[in-house]
Amino acid sequence: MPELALHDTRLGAKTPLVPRDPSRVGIYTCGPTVYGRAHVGNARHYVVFSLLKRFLSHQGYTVTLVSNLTDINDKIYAAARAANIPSARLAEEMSAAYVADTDALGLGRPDHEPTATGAMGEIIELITTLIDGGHAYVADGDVYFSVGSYPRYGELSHRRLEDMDQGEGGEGVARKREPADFALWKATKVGEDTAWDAPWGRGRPGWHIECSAMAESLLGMGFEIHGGGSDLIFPHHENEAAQSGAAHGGDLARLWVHVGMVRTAAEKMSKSLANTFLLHEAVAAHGRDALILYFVARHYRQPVEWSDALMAEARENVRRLREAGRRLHSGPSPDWSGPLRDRFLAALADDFNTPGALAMIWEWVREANRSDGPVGSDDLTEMLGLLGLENLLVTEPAVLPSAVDEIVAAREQARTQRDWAEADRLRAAARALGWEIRDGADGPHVAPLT
RNA sequence: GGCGACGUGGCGGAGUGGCUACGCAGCGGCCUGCAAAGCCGUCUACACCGGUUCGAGUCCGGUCGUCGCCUCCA
Repeated sequence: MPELALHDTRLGAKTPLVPRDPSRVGIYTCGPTVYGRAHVGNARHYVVFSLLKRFLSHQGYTVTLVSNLTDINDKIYAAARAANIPSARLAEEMSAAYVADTDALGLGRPDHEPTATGAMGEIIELITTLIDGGHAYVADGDVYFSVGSYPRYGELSHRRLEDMDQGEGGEGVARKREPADFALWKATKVGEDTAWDAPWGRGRPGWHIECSAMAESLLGMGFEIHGGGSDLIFPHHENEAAQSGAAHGGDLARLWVHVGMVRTAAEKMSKSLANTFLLHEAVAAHGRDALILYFVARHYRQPVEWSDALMAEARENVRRLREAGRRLHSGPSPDWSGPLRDRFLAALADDFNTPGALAMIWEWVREANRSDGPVGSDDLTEMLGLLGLENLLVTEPAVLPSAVDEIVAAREQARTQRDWAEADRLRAAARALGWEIRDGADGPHVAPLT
């Protein structure tokens, strides 16, 4: 398998991917809590890991991508109460909406999309293991993870317990032995309409334990890549790593990969800040092509600003790629393409540098555009496919409405008579119908306006 | 306060100790009846101050600024 490195949060450095089984890669990423529609920030995470899977598959790995949905959570209870519906129903509706919204990105689905409710047996089993091992304790029906029992706590997020603001508020403080201890299980409370039976009492799992349980059961300990948004590094991923590490020894995952935040007005986009731009709105406003290009045009770890100006630029780039696609024919690409393809793949292998890879596509397009005859599109199709944009080259044969056909014919008539005013008028008429007439040496070409 | 990351040309955005990133926008040109598309050329950069080096956006130290996390959050 080719060399491939990703930036690992724990080591703070680019780190080679060394799978347990040389031919297989397991990826677990933390998906959304389903109490509202997915926003653009959720979409970035989805796009990055979907495309990472594509690239790894392209490199010959058999990839299993797991992306969970958190369907038990305080926010869900609160939102359901506000909507006056059962929390389970809200979670189901929002899960379906999430699937529909991300389906619109056309990048396929993860191999598994587990939920907390679907993993209750594994969760209870893991908590039991932690209690038995002395890493967790029961307190009034709650179960807490004992951070002090796990010396490696803080290793992932590079923080020491004594450095942290310990705060004082928050539920469960009175029952915790140490302020940094966190809930594995929460005893059921009034206002919560779902609960499960467990050896230590009826209740529901804490946030972090579900991911440990699902990742372990679907991918096993020490799987290759654990991902998520950079806002999950602490406490979520730190706690996951601690739970699994304490229960079984060793590491939950080899590489921890974190995606930068989408921001608006230099502030993180998030549901709790109420500054979100919803994914389905973004797709409707700009198209999935522009949205994906917008994401791959920046490195996944960098924060990115969400703005109309940047989306307009992305749309222009989409237009340029489509335009280039019209000049190509399917078939092997010329000799000059090989080195560009190599550099494209090398960029992706180097910490999944999609903007570096995209630069190779632009060079490819320029080279193709300056070529005399039609150029074979195979390599470009392959490269765009790795960025989720292969559809840009699928130019459905333009079927001209007869009205446009007539306009073109009439305009040629006018042009032969050098009636430029009439010719311009007819071109404007075609444009009004959504078609652009471009005069070439070999006669007029008609292209749909994008 | 602690931890992590970042500061590149009008905008977006990669990268490497010495050689044009790339894209958008602008400007000039080619092509065109005029356009459009495309191509060619062009403008301009590496926050600030020191240090290492033959040579530093690229390494080291400091200053200033920005963001994320430390509480639910992709």
